[in-house]
Amino acid sequence: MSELRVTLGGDERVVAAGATAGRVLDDVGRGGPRVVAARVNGELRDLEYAVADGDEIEAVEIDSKDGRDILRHSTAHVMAQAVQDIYPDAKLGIGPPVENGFYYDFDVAEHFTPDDLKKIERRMREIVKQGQRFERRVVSDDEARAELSGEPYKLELIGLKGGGGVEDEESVEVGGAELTIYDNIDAKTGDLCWKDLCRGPHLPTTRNIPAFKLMRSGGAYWRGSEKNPQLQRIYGTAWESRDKQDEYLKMLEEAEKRDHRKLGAELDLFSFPPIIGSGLPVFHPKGGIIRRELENYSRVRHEQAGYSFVNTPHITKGGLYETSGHLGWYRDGMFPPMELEGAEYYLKPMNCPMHNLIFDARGRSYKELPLRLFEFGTVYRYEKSGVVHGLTRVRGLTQDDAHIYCTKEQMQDELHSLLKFVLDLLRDYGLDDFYLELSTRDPEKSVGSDEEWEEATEMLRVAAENSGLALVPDPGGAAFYGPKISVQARDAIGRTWQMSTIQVDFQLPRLFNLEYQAADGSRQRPVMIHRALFGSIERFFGVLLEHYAGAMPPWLAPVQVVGIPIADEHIPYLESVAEKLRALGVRAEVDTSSDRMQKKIRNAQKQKIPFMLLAGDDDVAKDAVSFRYRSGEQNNAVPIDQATAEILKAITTRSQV
RNA sequence: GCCGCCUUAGCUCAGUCGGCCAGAGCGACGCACUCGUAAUGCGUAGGUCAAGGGUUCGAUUCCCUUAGGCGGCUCCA
Repeated sequence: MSELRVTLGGDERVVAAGATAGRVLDDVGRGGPRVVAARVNGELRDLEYAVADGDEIEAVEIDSKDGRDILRHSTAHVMAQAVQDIYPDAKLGIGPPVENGFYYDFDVAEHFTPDDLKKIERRMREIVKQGQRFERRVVSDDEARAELSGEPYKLELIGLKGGGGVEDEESVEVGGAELTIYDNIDAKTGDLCWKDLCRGPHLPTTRNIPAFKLMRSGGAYWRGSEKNPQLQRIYGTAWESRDKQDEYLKMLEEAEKRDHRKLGAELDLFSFPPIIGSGLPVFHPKGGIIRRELENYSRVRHEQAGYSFVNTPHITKGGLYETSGHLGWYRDGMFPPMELEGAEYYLKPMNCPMHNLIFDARGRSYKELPLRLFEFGTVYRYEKSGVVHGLTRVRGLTQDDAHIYCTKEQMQDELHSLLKFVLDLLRDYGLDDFYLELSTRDPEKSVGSDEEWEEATEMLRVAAENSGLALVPDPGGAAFYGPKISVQARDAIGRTWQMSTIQVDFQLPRLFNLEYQAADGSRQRPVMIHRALFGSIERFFGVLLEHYAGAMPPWLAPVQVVGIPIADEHIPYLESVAEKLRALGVRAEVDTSSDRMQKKIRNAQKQKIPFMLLAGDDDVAKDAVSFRYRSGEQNNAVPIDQATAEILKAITTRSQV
């Protein structure tokens, strides 16, 4: 006897065979989660897909990753239909789901304005209300070409089918084994309202879209290449419920509030004077304190971990980067050279070649390895004008850069302890939610032999797996000289940032002809590991600011304690308290302005100062202070000794996890 | 770099469909107030309306160029 097995929400049930997945799932899932598609024998299908006895059917629920993709992709179709209703001349690009939403590209004469988006959104709501059915239809190449003859971009995609070179985003249209077209059918009249080349699957009807919103528009190159014409892209978001969407929109609002560019100005930390130039920040005194604390702690930890500190110049003759190969690969990313005494001098875009010269300054023994050279190295990169962004993408930056020279035998251990060191240190700065990415070779942009790459990649993989963290592959993402692991951290509101990178390099030691003398007297080539924890201090600074929404942990806060007198007569008392705290290394100030006490509290809150110490007659009489924390909590009349101990403890505690 | 949008006081923003002295709030400064947990009151200063060029009797307003910013794309050693 044959049977049909259906899984839904982890439960497996055996049911009588039905004609379509849709009907079977409807029986199983009645009253339960909303099922939007089926996975039949592991393959995503529309609900209508016919199933056979013996098939395994897994319900795809709307709040799953696949479910949301289907919802969003369906919403993208609705948007494209709306756009073509309003702009009949618009040609379709592609319209895949993306994280948190979807987009669709259009070739249109005019650019979309915010008002246009509103118009399109209104039309979309009509289509949703209409409840058009998504109907799948298999077509031959020729049929597809005939039906989509007015869509040049779709025709190009049809031509790519089977020929390879189809990108991820494009595969939602032509990634299946056969070409399919989805028709949107008016449920009442049966009229064809719209159609699109698409792999599917889709929601049963447009009415199954619970919540969506168009977000913004912008230019985007066709098929992601700057050599191609630009299309107009519209981004939208779509969710399985109104609540989920509101939650997402609220997160975006929160992200905007904690934008480091905004906080940098509000908290007087740094600025970008236009007269200096794009992407070149200056740090103000308060930003300088945070930066110094970040660096100081890093320095101490690196010293403990056996790093040697070096310093190298900011400019160099071009020969250095010819030797390293960087001039060949990245000339466009470097500031143009200046001519001096018949030589071309470049601003330093990276530190590694200079560190190699330090390694090579004298004969090296195997006894010195691993040799770990560390530098807060300031480098200059000529980032394209359109990519400069706050502190996270600048043209002048300081890397916490180190290069580790070791033997091949030492490398695995070194990678293992290095990764642990990196993660421990990131945790001390308050980040604790990580995963790793393993970037592997791009054959067109790399040097070195297959064996070397494989060996290096394998060692990184082992080190990554030993960490116990999730490992995500990033094929082709490596630098030209070797594979890398990058540590991705999730911040307080769930966004991920690329933090540290660890790269293995067999190439530069060869290009610089680096050698050490082994125990047997032979000359051997060391392996090189590049690693930066902060990446750039500027970027790390920005990420931490956003992570903490400006409320830096006490050890990093520019002002740790502010004294707030109830009345002016209490200023001398608080000054003496602050003086004692300063003597103990606390960054303490007293607000002696003519503002009222309430206003001083407001100001201190806005500056996100961790500890406000209030003092009035009661406190003075008891030789005490009253705490107000930036959370708003209070603790009144705390004896001075106790208050001091509490503050000292807080400012010496790193965010240990 | 490409597409689009933006730039008015230290900050956030009004305003001028091309026309007499360009406004507000916050901030800064001054004076008064001396106050118990997120904005005391009054007053003063502060702007070649991003820069340069053009159109015009007249430009902060319209056009062009440049710089800087924002949102995308591409890029990120």
